[in-house]
Amino acid sequence: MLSLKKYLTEGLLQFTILLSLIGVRVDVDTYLTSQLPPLREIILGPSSAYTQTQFHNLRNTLDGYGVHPKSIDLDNYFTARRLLSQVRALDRFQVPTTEVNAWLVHRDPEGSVSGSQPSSGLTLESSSGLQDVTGPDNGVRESETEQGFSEDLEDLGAVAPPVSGDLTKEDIDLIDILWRQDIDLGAGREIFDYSHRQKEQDVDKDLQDGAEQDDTWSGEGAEALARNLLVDGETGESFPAQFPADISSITEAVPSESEPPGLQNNLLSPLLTGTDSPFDLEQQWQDLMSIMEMQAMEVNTSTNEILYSAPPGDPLSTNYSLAPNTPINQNVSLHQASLGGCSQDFSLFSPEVESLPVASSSTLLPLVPSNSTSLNSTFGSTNLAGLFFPPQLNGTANDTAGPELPDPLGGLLDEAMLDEISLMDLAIEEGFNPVQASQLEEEFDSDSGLSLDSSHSPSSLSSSEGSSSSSSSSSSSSSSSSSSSSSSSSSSASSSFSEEGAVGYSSDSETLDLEEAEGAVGYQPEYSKFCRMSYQDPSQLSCLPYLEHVGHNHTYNMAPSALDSADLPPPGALKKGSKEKQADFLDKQMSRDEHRARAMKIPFTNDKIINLPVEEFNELLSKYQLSEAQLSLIRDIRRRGKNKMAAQNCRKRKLDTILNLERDVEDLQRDKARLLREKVEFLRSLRQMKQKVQSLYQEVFGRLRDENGRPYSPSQYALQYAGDGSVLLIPRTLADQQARRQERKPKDRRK
DNA sequence: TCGCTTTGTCATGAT
DNA sequence: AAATCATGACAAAGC
Repeated sequence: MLSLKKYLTEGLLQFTILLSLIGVRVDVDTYLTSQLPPLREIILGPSSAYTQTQFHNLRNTLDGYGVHPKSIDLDNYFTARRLLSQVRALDRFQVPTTEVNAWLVHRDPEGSVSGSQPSSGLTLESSSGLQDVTGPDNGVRESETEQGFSEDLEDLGAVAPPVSGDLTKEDIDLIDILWRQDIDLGAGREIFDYSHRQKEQDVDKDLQDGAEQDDTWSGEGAEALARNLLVDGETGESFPAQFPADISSITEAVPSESEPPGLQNNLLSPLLTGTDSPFDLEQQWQDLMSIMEMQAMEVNTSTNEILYSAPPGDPLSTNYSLAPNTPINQNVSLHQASLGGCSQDFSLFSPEVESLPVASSSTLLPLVPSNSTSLNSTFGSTNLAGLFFPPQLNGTANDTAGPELPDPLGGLLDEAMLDEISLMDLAIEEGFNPVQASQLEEEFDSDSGLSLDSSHSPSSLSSSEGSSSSSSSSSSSSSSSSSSSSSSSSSSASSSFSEEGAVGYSSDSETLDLEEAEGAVGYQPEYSKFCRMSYQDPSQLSCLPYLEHVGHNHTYNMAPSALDSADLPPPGALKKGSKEKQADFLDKQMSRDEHRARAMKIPFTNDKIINLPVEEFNELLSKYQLSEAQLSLIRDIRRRGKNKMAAQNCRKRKLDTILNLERDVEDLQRDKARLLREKVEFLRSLRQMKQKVQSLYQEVFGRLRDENGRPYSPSQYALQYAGDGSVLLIPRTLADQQARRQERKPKDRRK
């Protein structure tokens, strides 16, 4: 796999790119087995839904989909895998081997289009034109000569009305500015995105190569070359349009291909372009808007009229009569197509039917129900005619146009889009940036140990113990790191500690011994401030970890020695009067209880009083002959000391709780953003599939011939998916009826 | 001086 | 039951 990938990426890929540069499109994916990931993904990485997990580094992974070594996000990883599998599953119904894409053939030889297509003879068959066509989004607009055609292409993507080929650079810039403004206003329209598409074109071409190749119709692809597609700029619906391209060569090769363009439209989604980045909110928004517009316009009669309106010559009418002499297309297994009144039971691609003519046409094999299950699950028994051949088509054929057929996909998308709109709006309102979300994601993935790291506790413990500046025993080793934060904390921190050795809460025996020897009592209430100061600093949460474990060791107190070293003047400067000053400082530093203890001449430190276990504490008391007042004070000191620590712990817990809640909120926001991205991706995939189904429908329908070898009129017949995966050719009237039924069902359900 | 934050303390209830 | 812990409330201190 690795070798193959390497080969692909370094060999075929380069070759493909090279060919693309000279205008020749090669469908490399076609030569790859389905087991291999789409070339597009190999080259450009997985779809945007997965890129967030940093799968770009595919070469480092076994199968091309691995986990980024530096940001292992299993959740996203598996999510990405799941999504990938889902998307691929959805793709299965698509015809992997065939797709009629011959747009390049139609290109005006003059076409300066990106310098490609040196000659119309590209004939490199179907593959040649695929990419360009497939990428309506791609900005094929560059060439003026091609403009007429490029419009069509772009319209395919429901992108936007074609931009005038006469646009000057200023115009383009202006359009771009206006477009951006619209984007800012929430009116994402690709309409104005001229320059943008130009930029993306190259990339999109490559992407589409990979994406479309699965869909290309092998061999037969040339048929589509003769077709000219127009897509409504807003709806994204493709529609046939006559164009003057010279398709003689194609028609010769495939006589039946001279059919009207209307039947076989290349409906590749503009979204197929793999350039879409999950973080490209703008692009997503554009896609969203395009989908919305497409959905909205699918019901738009006027659009359909335009789409299917035919010139006086009525291509449609001629479409089905153009090839009277053309032999029945053997590729289409419509042996029963002559059944004008065929019921639903009639299945074009039912298993039994498949065994017959279908076998002869490899191009139709992909439609075999084996893959149709997924399609059925999505479309159900859908009247494809309603989907792809709006009633207006009938009008063009001078037939009475029936009521508009509901678009199951449209309905599906409608709901999804509504949700999406709301979600996107919400996301936008909240100013939530997917990029930021991903960043947060990384951050939180890495700082999960916020309150778990207790490694600091020991050091802080020792540091807090060394409260006495003069005492060389315990405080000398106080961490220097704490000095930086503590030195600047408070004025009180600058106070020096006298030899009396006021100590903070500590159970350290060493310190206790020292204190006992010196008769020093009390603790440093100010210590906690230092820790808190840094603790409050979001960027310095290092203090937090051991705060969790404050428990009985009170390590949150910063090392007083650190303060000493930072604030105390050089030893030599304190020679005279230093002791007095230190004594003053000490008095100030001592807590009330310490003062009381000293006043009462308590023979041991407050630290011991507070921190010793009950048994030891009682034992200690028993060693001394203490008065009631002393005992009472000692008990109060112990009580207050413990309560003090408890209060500190309580406050820390509160703060931790708040922080955790804050993190949870951010996590939820991150998940929300991720889900939004996924949804956008699914919608995008859905639109792609819809368009592909549409193209397939048109392809199949266009090949159908009755017993006389004549094509069926789309105004009279329609293809319909049956529940079992088969495809039926039924009269339009019947299809309309069924469409109405289906239209009612969802409504009933909602009720 | 006022407002805010931090900290210590008390009271109370829970463990 | 005593000791300890947790926490709300209050006030003092500091900024």
